[in-house]
Amino acid sequence: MNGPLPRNADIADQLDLLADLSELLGEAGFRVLAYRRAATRIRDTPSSVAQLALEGKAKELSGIGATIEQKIVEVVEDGEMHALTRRRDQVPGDVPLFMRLPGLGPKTAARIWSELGITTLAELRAAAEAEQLRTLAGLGAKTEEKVLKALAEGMGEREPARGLLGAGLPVVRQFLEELRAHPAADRVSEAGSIRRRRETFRDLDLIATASDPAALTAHLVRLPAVHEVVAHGDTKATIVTAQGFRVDLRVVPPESYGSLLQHFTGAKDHNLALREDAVRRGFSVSEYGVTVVETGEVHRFTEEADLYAFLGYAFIPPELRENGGELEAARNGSLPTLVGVGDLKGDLHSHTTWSSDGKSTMEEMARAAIERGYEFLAVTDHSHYLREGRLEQQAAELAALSEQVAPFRLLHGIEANIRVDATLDVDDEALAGLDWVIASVHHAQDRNPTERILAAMDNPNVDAIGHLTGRRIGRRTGADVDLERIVEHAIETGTVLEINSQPDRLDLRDSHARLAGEAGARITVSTDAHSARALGYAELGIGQARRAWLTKEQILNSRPWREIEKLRR
DNA sequence: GCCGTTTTCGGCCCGACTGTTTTCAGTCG
Repeated sequence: MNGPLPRNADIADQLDLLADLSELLGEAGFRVLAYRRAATRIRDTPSSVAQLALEGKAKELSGIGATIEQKIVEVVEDGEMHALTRRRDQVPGDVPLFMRLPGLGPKTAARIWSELGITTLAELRAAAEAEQLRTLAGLGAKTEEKVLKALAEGMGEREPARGLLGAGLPVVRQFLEELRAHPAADRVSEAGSIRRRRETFRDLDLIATASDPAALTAHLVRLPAVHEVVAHGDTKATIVTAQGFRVDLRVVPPESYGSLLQHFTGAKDHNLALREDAVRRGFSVSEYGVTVVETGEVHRFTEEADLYAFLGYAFIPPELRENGGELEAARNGSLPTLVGVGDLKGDLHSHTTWSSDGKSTMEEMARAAIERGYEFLAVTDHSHYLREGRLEQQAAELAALSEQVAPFRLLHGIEANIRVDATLDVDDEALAGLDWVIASVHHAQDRNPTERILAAMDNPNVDAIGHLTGRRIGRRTGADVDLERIVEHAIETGTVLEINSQPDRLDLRDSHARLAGEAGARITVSTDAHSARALGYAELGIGQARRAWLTKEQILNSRPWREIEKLRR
């Protein structure tokens, strides 16, 4: 076997497909569940699972045993899992896609295939139009209608799109404000993946209690931001906004608010693990309360914290609820105190109009940073725009402005480019005179990214590596870097790794940042702001940092500049 | 398939909704 190892995402995709195919073939449900759990675990693992499997250490990941480890080795050595190859031969191409359509699960999809001989999405559409699906017992006109509607919208052919956290959060806040303003509203909260600050979302979940639930759902569907009402009942409503975001509101009884908020915040795997653990200890947990199995006694919780406490856990911040070890830590008292957006003392990555894509002047950026309560701001324009004396001109402007804004500290920095040959596009002499130097890969990110980044770290003038993988969420996967070597070298050289807070970057991603933090690397939460307003993206980066279990002490720019200066290499 | 403060065997979350049904299986979150 030559060439690069398969990516974790590729292995996870194969296991998910194996799960789908196994389900269609009617295999044991718990094996299917195991494949899916393993796929999730592999996606969330920061280091190369292929490498771990070759070393016989993938088994140490929970949810992965000897059998699945062997399947991963097969992917490395033979390019595909044998179990997957066999099932691919048995199930015609489009049949797994049937399951993406609403109302069609594995059982129904399998019957459409085996009893009607339908194997493509085109045939499925034709059969629905010809009213042939209803010849199957249990299927009727409604099902045909839903299938046709979904096919017309392109479901089945592509994965449903996910929105960016940075786009969804302001929308959620707007709805929260408008719902809270209604007289019937009591408590209103965000829930779901947006509350966990996951980088993308499928829909925006809201939970509320109300003196008059029906009045609150009626209020929601009449708000100006509502483009389409999908469902509207007395306690539940679903709407779609003009930008295409789906918003779900559930109004719940106040005595179970804590349980329900916990349930609808998820993640699914967190709730599953919580409930399995509860079953082992004689409790049955549902969204309405906790039942003591032996006595049948039901405990209800108005507060989430009380629910966790009853089950013997410290309160688990939503960002940690991904079944990534948080339950164990909450039981033995080792949960970290997570960094908060208020802990930041400044921003170490920003752009001004000195970069042609910068929207705000240096002064506007400085004023915005002061407005946020910051003590410092590093101006780190792109090296490309600072040639032929412009770096010196910028230094002069910065010095003059610094006097006006003192004691606020304006730092002169740069974002240098790591070239394909691993050299930087700014000479060392110029770099040495600056307060803060970021080195970033901007071009040809797939050509030796790891070696280029390691080489940049060897330059003593480099303080930090910007947006490590160069990914653009939903558009570009990002470089397949050797994270462990990079983190190790960052620690050896004292180079800082950045969590870039741009909504479509969030790079380091959560799992990468967690590994970096556990290893002891220094991390910044920086915005890479190209406008004064974009300094507010810090909350997205903080969300990512919290998902990575990071504390204030681990985030370099939670310290005053004089301390950071001393820690500089 | 995985996993273990009762277990290396025998478990594996819980409830609501939907469509098609005379009592529920399948789907969904």
